[in-house]
Amino acid sequence: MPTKTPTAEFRSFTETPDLPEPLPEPARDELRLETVMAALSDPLRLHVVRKLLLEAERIDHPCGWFGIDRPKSSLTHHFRTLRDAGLIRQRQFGLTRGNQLRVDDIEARFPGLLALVAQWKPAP
Amino acid sequence: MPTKTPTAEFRSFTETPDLPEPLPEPARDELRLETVMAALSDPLRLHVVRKLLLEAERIDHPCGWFGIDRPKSSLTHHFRTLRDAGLIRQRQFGLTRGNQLRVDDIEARFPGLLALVAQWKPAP
DNA sequence: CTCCTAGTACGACTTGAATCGTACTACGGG
DNA sequence: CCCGTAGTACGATTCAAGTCGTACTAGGAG
Repeated sequence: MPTKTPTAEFRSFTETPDLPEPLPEPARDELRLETVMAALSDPLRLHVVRKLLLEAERIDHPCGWFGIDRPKSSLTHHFRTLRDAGLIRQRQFGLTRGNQLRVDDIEARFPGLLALVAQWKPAP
Repeated sequence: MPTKTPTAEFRSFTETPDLPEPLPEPARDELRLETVMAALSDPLRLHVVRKLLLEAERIDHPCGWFGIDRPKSSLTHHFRTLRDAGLIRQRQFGLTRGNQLRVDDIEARFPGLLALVAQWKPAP
């Protein structure tokens, strides 16, 4: 019997209902500083991580929530880069894909890194 | 009358004698997080910054000091990338070029970043 | 003056990243 | 059952980065 997928689009992941499995991602101890740095060297991805950090309220958010004016295929690329680097976790909620920041893993491996992202401002 | 260049190869920059001017570099308030992240996304440069941070003892060091087995033209490229990002300061001491980490500037703009570099280990 | 040395300049090559259009897929509503 | 919607897959293009060889330059030693 297949897993029953939750229907709520903005389900809090603190409630831990029958959540779908995250898409493939590196484990906490596989995170590499150089890879994380590379992922954060792009303003678009910096914006995504910062928004998740400051406004996500521990809720999964789909790609559209970030308000980025780019083709969908470009967004797919950037979100995949973030997931491959281990910065975000992605879960398939029915049609939409929920994104959350891996705050605990990042803070455990790279303490203080997220504080730098929080104080970042995009170039003028 | 041209500036008299110091002769000592490993001159401490705390002594502040008649030091040559640093090569062109971004000012402290021009440092950009995305540029710094990009500079630190390469293992070779991470090694350089980490070595300057942990072993430099506030002394300028020439490129050869880092023990990197690469062609000279490759090293020129990487050290220039670090200088353009604002991570290192380079001064011409006669023939050799002294490299120092811009600890104060980095710590002022990105507090905690150097601690992440200090705990970094190269991939196995 | 001549040689040695630390580094640059330039150019070529290769690889990977970013960007995007188009076609496609799968869930859920009516 | 059909459609709208959120996103992927694939492929083309463009551009920057890393890598390196070779030639060159400038300071200091003898």
